[in-house]
Amino acid sequence: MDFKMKKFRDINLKLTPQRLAIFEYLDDNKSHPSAEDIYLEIRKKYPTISFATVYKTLEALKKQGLLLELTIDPERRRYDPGTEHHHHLICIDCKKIVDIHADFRVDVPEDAKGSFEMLGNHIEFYGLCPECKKKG
Amino acid sequence: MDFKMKKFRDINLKLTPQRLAIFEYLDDNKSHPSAEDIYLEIRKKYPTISFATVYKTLEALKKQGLLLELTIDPERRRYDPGTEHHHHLICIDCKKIVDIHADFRVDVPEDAKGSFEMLGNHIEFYGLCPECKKKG
DNA sequence: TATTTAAGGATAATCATTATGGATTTTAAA
DNA sequence: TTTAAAATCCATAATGATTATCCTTAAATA
Repeated sequence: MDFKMKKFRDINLKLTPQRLAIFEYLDDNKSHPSAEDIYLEIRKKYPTISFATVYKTLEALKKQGLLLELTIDPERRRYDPGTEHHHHLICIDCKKIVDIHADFRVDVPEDAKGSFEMLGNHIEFYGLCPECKKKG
Repeated sequence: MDFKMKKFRDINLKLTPQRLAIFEYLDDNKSHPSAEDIYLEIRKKYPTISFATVYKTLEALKKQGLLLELTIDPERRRYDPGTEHHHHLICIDCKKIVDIHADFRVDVPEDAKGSFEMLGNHIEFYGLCPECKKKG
């Protein structure tokens, strides 16, 4: 976290208590929270924080490449502080998201990609988590 | 298309001109249109059609498995009448989406998936399309 | 500590999507 | 055909997530 604080300063972002709280909450967070999840959590400590602050902080983190915005839950955006390349498994029922750290060979055949310049990939796995499977 | 019309009847959906127009537009459509794209197109022929009708028709098609709802463009939902399993390549600039029909082995290691019941997967490739690459 | 400059917070605006409800059209049956 | 029942249409309002605005306040730095 110290490491990240430094990065903040380096990039001309002011360090405020609200940002630090968001930062701490996200650090090592594997729950892929939505903006609302973050807002509700931080509000416990800073009851006057507004959604605007949350969104603006997320935007800043994204710009620095410290945060990934996931487009996997159709209902809302999810945020992932994970930094190395990985994939996701989502429960189609409760929408829980789990990281998948594994290396897959997924090279698009030349004829399929045309003259696209390929930059990256992301695999979404769909399934039922143990809890939801139990419920039926 | 006849084939799909039959399906419509089979499933107790009334055939209306608006629905037929949406249907025709989607048939063999590889452009992954948004609801607005569809609305704007159909409006040329049926100037009074409303967004509600578009969304309800899309919903009906989804329920029958004739249409896939893509959560790949963070700004809006895209629709894909493609029926067999395939993946997508999206231009990070213009958001164009291209189908990738290829078979990838992407089996999640046992330890990574826990006791999830795996149901499917979808690979998103990111890149720059030829047009956007040219523009820089 | 003073000055500059960005951030915070309240709130309004926007945009995609969903819900509502009365008028209209389709379907199916007489 | 004619008609009754049911589903659809469309206009519009409601919702919910995200973004923009604007004024006040706080952080950085000399």
